[in-house]
Amino acid sequence: MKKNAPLPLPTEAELEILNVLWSAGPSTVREVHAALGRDTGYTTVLKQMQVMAAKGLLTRSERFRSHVYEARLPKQETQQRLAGNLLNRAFEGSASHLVLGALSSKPVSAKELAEIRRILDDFERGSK
Amino acid sequence: MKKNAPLPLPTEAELEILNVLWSAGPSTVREVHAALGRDTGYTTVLKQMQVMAAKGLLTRSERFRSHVYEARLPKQETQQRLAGNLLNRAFEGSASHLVLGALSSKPVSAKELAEIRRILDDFERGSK
DNA sequence: GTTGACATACGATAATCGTCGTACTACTCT
DNA sequence: AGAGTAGTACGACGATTATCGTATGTCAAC
Repeated sequence: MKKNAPLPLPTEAELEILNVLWSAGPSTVREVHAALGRDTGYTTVLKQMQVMAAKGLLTRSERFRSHVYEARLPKQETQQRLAGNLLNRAFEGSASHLVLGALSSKPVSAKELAEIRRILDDFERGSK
Repeated sequence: MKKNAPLPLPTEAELEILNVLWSAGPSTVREVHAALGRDTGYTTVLKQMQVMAAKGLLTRSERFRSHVYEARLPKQETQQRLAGNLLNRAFEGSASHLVLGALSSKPVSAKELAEIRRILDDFERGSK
């Protein structure tokens, strides 16, 4: 069952589930279903999480009478993969273009801008 | 036929086609098919471009015996929409996290970092 | 031990995506 | 006129996504 395929990137709906798990930690389907405001049925979320576990996006463990799911990759790593993917697909690998796109897409606070500068400092120092 | 739905974001394969059109300008299917190194059939690309035209991603005009397609939205605007989408879906709207993800996803040259600083300067000046 | 309540498992569906094969149309050359 | 040649149109298929309905299992308590 487990093709040794590279972990796929999460889809839209899968990402919502991951966000819940990253913020709440290991959870049952019921908990995730409740946390998503989404008005989709319980079994829908169950099925999605089963599929995600099959894909390797989630790990599953028994507890009590139910299963507890957990994100397989940490949030940051997944974000990195998603950003890198978009970078290649839509920005020809140019980080500066991506940054321009992101900043143009909506107003960004001065605090955010300062934070970005701090990140740049870190990278310049680190890459030296 | 033309639901007044908001323009959808391009999929992976659609983005490849858009990239060709952005760089080469209005083109025929044959030209796009040639420009994509991809070893998919001619009719595959044709069909994709027909679908994209139906979605509103491309515009089409007759010329000679064939059709000439053109990207409906400029590259920058599409990039902005894609970046904004990822920002919301995966980074809770935090531009700085997206930047961190992008920079971590692969090595970035000093020139790129400087370029990003320049962009930040522009935004700070502009938003003041 | 039968009845809920709650959990998972198992299909089934409709939509979308990427991919073609095949059919049709029209111009061009002999 | 007939045969290529180059183009589009149409419909199909397999895979994946998002969504459920229904079946099945199990514990808990009357």
